[in-house]
Amino acid sequence: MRIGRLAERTGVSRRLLRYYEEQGLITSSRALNGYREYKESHVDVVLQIKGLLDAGLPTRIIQQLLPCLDKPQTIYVPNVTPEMIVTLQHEQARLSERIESLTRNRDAIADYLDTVLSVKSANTERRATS
Amino acid sequence: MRIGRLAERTGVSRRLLRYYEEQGLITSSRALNGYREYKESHVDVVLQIKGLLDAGLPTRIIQQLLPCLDKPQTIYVPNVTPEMIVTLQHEQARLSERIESLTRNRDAIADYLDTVLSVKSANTERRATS
DNA sequence: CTTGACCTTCACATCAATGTGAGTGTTTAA
DNA sequence: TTAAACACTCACATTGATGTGAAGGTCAAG
Repeated sequence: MRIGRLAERTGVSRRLLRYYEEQGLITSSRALNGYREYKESHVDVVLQIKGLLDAGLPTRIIQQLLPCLDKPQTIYVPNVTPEMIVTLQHEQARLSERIESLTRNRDAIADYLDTVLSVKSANTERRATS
Repeated sequence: MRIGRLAERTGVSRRLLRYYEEQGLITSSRALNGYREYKESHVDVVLQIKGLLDAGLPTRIIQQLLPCLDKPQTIYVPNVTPEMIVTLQHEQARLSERIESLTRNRDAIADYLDTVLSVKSANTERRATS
């Protein structure tokens, strides 16, 4: 698969795919003519990257994360440094905080919408029965 | 309260507080000498802004959100346009997506850490009993 | 009255994530 | 065989969230 197709299937621009590669998030093999060649599995990886970026993680963290999130997970974990574990634990905590904050705010919006919409429908009913 | 104190109490730099004001996220009154003056309630607002920004929302969305998230909520909702409602519903959906993505990834990290740590402890035990 | 700790504005710097376009080569299909 | 569509690299532009520093005003304490 070439870059255009991958872009099409992931909704990530060619430019960004090259950027991700530059940032070490994905790799590609090259055809004889120099064109990037991707495998089917790249689709999922790119979607995952997209999700993480969209969730607000910077590329340098994603870069550390990716090898760990890769399924199928090798049970035999070779080169995991203690610093890496600390980093992951730290990032896990940050994710939890983020999730909490987002959830709080989403719920607040939900409450607000509930209120607004119920008032609106009450008005509609009042108009209908007047 | 002046800007330095607010910065200190929220963990948000003076520079950013001014930036938030410039972006219309907060307001301040001015003392005779031109210094910004904040009320106690600004602490919570700033923390909320910080949370939303940290969650990846851009200031222009936060600006729309803030009046709605404001507690105590006026039950009497005056100037809420249909577009506003649509924006909020849209943003609510985006928040949910984000939350989902973050949760998925956090759990993946958790799984990974579990695996790694259990292998590590198994090794430790093995060493201890050999 | 001076020094230090505040505050002001203004402006330039940076970093990450993107867009855009130029200049050039390659593949595909009419 | 030529045009359209795609690829390549390189490079400059932009936007958003920040940092940093300059040049200057205010104020409290020694």
